[in-house]
Amino acid sequence: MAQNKKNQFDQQDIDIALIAKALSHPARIAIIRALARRNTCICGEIVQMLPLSQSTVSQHLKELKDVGIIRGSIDGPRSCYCLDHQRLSWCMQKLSVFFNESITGILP
Amino acid sequence: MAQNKKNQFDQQDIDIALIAKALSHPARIAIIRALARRNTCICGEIVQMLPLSQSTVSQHLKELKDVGIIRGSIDGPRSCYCLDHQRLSWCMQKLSVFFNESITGILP
DNA sequence: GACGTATATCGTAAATATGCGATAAAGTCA
DNA sequence: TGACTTTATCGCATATTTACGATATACGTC
Repeated sequence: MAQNKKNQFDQQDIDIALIAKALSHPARIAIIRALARRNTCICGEIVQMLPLSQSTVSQHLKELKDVGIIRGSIDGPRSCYCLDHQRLSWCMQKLSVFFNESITGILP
Repeated sequence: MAQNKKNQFDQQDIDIALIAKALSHPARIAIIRALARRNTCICGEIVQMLPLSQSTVSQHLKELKDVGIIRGSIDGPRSCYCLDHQRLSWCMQKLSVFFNESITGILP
C-alpha cells in the first residue's frame, strides 16, 4: 500500500506539481527571496538568516538546485548560490499558463 | 527532532508555501484541470478520471477545499465540486508577485 | 603536513503525506 | 421500511519530508 502513483498522471500535471513542490516549504521561499535581494550570490549567510541548522539548510538548497531554480558554484572554501533567472521565468510561465487555463476554462 | 519549524518564518513565505503545497501533487492538478474543463461541477466522475481509489480522491478534494481553491456542495446523494475562480485568481496573484519580485530583484 | 573553516552527506528520529479498504452517513427509489 | 448509491471519514500501512548531529570532504592558512 501507499505505493507511489504519481507517475501515472499526465506529464504536464507531474511537471506543475514538481515546481509547486519545490516551493512548498517556507524555508525554500525565504531562500529564493534572499538570493533575489542580492543579485550577488550568498553562501552560508543563508544559514544565519534561517531558523534551521546548517545541514537542514543544505538539504533545502539541494532541493532547489535539483529543480534548477538555483545554481551553486564553489568559491574557495565556501560555495555560493544564485538564482537561475531563466529557469525561474520558465517555472512562472508554466504556473501562469496553468492558472490562466484553469480560470478561463480554455484548456488545450 | 523533526519538530515543525514552519511557523517560524515570515507569514508571507508561509502563505506562498501553503498555496504551492496544495498544488504539489499531480492528482490535485488533474482535479483542478478537470473542474476547469466543465464549468459545471463534477462529483464522483473525478474518481473515474484518476488512477486512485474513491477514498484517496476524497482526501485530495478535501485538501483543495481547505485552501479554498474548490468548493463543494451537496446535490442529492452526490456532492459536486467547482472551482472558486476568485480564490484561484488570488493564488495566481500571490505566486506571480513572488516570482516577479524574485526575477526582477525588486523586493519590498 | 597540521589545523581551522565551510559545506555536503550520512544516519537516524519524528512528522507528515499518500493510499487503500472498511465503515459510517445521507440520500434515492422501489 | 429496506435495498441501493454516493461520498466522507476512520484506521492502518507505507513512503516521503523535515530536521538534526556527526562525520566526511575540500579548501585555505600557518
